Amino acid sequence: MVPGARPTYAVIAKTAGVSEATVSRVLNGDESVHPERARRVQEAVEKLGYKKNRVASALASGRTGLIAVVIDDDLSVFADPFWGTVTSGVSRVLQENGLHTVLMISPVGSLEGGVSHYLKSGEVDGAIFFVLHSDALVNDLKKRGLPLVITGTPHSSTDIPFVDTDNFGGAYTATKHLMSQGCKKVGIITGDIGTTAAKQRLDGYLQAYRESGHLPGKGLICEGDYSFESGKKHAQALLETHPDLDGIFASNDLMAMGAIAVLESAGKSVPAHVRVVGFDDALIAQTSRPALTTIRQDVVALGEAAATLMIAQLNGQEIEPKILPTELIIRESA
Amino acid sequence: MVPGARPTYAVIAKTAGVSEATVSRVLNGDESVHPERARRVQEAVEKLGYKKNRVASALASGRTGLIAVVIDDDLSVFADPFWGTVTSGVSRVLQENGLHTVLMISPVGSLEGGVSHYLKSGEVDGAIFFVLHSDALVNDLKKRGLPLVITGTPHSSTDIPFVDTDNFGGAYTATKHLMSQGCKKVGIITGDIGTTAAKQRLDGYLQAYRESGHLPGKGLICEGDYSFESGKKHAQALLETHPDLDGIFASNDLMAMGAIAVLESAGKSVPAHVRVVGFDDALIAQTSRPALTTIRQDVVALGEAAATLMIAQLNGQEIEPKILPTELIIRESA
DNA sequence: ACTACCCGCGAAACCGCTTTCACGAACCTC
DNA sequence: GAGGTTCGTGAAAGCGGTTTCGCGGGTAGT
Repeated sequence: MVPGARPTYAVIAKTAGVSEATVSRVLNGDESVHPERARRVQEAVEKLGYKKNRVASALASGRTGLIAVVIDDDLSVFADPFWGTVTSGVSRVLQENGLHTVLMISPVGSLEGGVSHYLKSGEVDGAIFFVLHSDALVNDLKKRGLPLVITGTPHSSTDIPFVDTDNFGGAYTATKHLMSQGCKKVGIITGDIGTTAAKQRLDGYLQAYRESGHLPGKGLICEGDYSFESGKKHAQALLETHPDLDGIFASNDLMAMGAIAVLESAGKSVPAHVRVVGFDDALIAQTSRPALTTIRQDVVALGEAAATLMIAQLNGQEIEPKILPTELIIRESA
Repeated sequence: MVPGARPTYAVIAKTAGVSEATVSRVLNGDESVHPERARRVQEAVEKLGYKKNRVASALASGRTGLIAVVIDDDLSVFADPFWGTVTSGVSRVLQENGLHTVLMISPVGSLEGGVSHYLKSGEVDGAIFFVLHSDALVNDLKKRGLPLVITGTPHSSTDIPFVDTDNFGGAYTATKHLMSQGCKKVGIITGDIGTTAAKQRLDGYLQAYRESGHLPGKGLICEGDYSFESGKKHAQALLETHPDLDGIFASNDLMAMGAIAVLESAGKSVPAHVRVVGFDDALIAQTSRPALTTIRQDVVALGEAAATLMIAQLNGQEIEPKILPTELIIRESA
């Protein structure tokens, strides 16, 4: 045997004085092997520093030990620490379970190309989707029996398991908080309304408004796109149409900061004249001046939950969608 | 044949009327096959929608088509969009070359565990390292012949190819800029000095100082750790020891923002009293008030360069380290 | 016309692990 | 004690490609 070469079952089997089949059984936790022989195999493994060749194992068993993390959007990853953070949560949990994370970043709309092929070709054991712009591919994959988890709420109602933050509840709490601070006229700057999260946050805002006995006047609802610039733009518009505006709920922290920038340069002090609440509790929420009151979502936990759901699914367990709670973080802006 | 099952070489070979060996040759671009038969194979592939099974291919050829991206630090990914952005650059380039990205996030110090095993076991064709805290593992892997690329400059001098931003040049430019604006007493808040990038940025600062004919007084050099809090802490210290301080170069934007927060609450206006320059041109540099003057590094390009170096290496090409240029972005803070 | 090559191609071994199947021994059951 | 189980085990057949090896025929050289 060449010195550098890694040992195979053949060597382990010979050293332990058993057959390769038995080695396989021991290494895969088959209980039916006699303890004594199992011990001998373990010893041989130790002694030779054996490590299973996952590729060969994958070919024979059909399980690759690889889970794809599919991001249907390059931009979000570039601009936003959010998905990186989710991914690290996913990766940690998968790694603890002997699985590996294959990253697939696919520009919007090009999902049908190589990525789709790869997923369909059985070279991953499952796929976790981030930022889904359409349910078409996942429904197709679902039909083919690939274990799937969606991060965020799907557009249509499918029976594909998903994990999400309680967007509705968070937005509701944020709006209620503003009102409890005395705000009478609260505007909202929504996220990209093509995403379900943005819709849910809008719904939470509306619900809080309804419960207050009023309805948000027309023009209080602005459709942003999660960017700093859109926060600025819509805050400007709100100021012009509603001089008596005294609260803004922005669907993420970045837009909240854009809004604050505009407010302050228009001579409106935050929170004295206008109170502002964001969403996410991103890093910038803490470093902003005034520090941003916001709705915290536990992003790492989101990733961990997605991975956990995937693992449960691989184990054939029953699973159901998981909605993670949010928390109101009160700082200076409201 | 079961309807859902994917075709194999056997089917392609039969349909095209050639042997499996020929199918393999055609699919791997072997020129020696007669054009006519090659065409027949191509047609069969088209007709049957054949997709090569990468696992089987990997087992037989020893090439998995997988490149590991190893992050020797969970925290950086959690807190900082930087690595997510680099990763997306890596991933894009790899994907274009038919390779896939396997993410391995490993808490500092635990690199010797599962991750190390995985890398040594030949289940990836190469590895790209981010945030290296020690050169031990990479040197070991290098010896075993695994193609490697390091993002950032290694600690010791190895012949492992790396890509990095021009930290020295960027810091030099930043400091020069402050001086050209009339700053006489410029402090620096460095990053974690255990990282080579932080050291190089300090060197750039020192070089600029030397060229000005002065030397930075003792106490002007503060060792931070890239966090917002450390920016605050060291700015505070600088103010106390040097009331006549008129410039700060912070080794990243986050610390620069911490410094600005402290300066302004101490009644020092930025840039009127103290000018501040950061490093990175992160998102927060644009949204900060005053907007941050900083050194931009092209983070996506860094990832792309790393992947490109990896691919060149896999192709057996000669490669050498690549240093990416930086750019001074002048905004309001200096 | 005869040996020497070269070229295109198929047969078959091989990559290293998983899993089915069947066999012998031990254990029951009536 | 015959027939039926159960249990642990090894032989061997895959999994789906890649690659070596050698064959047959065509070309070239003399």
